[in-house]
Amino acid sequence: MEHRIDRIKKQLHAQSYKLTPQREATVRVLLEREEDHLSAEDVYLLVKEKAPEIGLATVYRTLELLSELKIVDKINFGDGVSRYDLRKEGATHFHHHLVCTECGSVEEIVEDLLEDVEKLIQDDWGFKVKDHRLTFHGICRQCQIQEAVTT
Amino acid sequence: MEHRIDRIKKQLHAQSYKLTPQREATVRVLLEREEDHLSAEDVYLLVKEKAPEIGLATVYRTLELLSELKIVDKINFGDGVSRYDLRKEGATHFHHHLVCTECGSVEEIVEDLLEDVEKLIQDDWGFKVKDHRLTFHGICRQCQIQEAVTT
DNA sequence: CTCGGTGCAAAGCCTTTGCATATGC
DNA sequence: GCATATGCAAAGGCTTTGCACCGAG
Repeated sequence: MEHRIDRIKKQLHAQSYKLTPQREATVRVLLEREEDHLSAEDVYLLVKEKAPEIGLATVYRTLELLSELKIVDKINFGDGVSRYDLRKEGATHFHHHLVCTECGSVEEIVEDLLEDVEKLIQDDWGFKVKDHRLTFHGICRQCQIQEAVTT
Repeated sequence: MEHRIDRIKKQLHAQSYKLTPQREATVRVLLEREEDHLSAEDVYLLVKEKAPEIGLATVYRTLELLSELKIVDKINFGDGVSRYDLRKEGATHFHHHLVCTECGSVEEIVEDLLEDVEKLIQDDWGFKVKDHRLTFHGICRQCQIQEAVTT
């Protein structure tokens, strides 16, 4: 974990930004809750536990900054709230998501899966792909089991 | 076009909703601008041209309704505005988008492309896919040409 | 007459911004 | 000391809601 903080610190310094205590606290929360897809408000509340004096605006500004530096990805599942997701170390692509329409759970898929499709897009549409967002909506394994039991 | 209006009328009636003049005007705008990705405000302004008395709230309510009935898809390209896109007739899947980060243009891809990937998701993750959202971010053909010229 | 639909304005959210203060180099 | 970063509160932008009125069956 310290290693990753260090890396981020360097990334910030490279653009002459500072890793202030508030920013570090925010990054730590993101690291601890890497599997989740926290909203700005979620992050704020969690950071507040360790650094009660932090303001919501700072969290927004920090998340915006991290987003610009491609350290986190800003995603939107259509519920009107932005969520922030730490990029996997060394990942060139954004990972995909499985959103369950029954229980709202979000699963991550790290595998690329889109290599062939991207090649097609480049070749057939002449569109130079830089990044992508792929989300599947459906019913997760758990809810399928539930359904089978209840029915 | 009248044919499609009729179909939508039936879909509404089937759920005991009415195709009021306001709703019809809204649907007509969506049909006329099928290639675009209009925001609620865009739709509102266009509808207002033919039916000046309409209110923005009604447009929102209509779009919400059409969205629930799966007649339109609500999408979000991350700019904080919802956009509304008519489903292609008989389409079971949402189509994909190529968003150019240079000029902001949005191209549509009707081809499925994800059959194999969806099969994998079902088989390997046990997730029953109902729908998907796929957006590529990158540089469109036009902007690539521009770049080549300017450089 | 009844109930869904509409228009308007007000309220609600999430997010951004202005500004004075505090902090790090 | 100076520029950057922060906190707070206010402002902003998009969307939803409350409420009285309207209109079709």
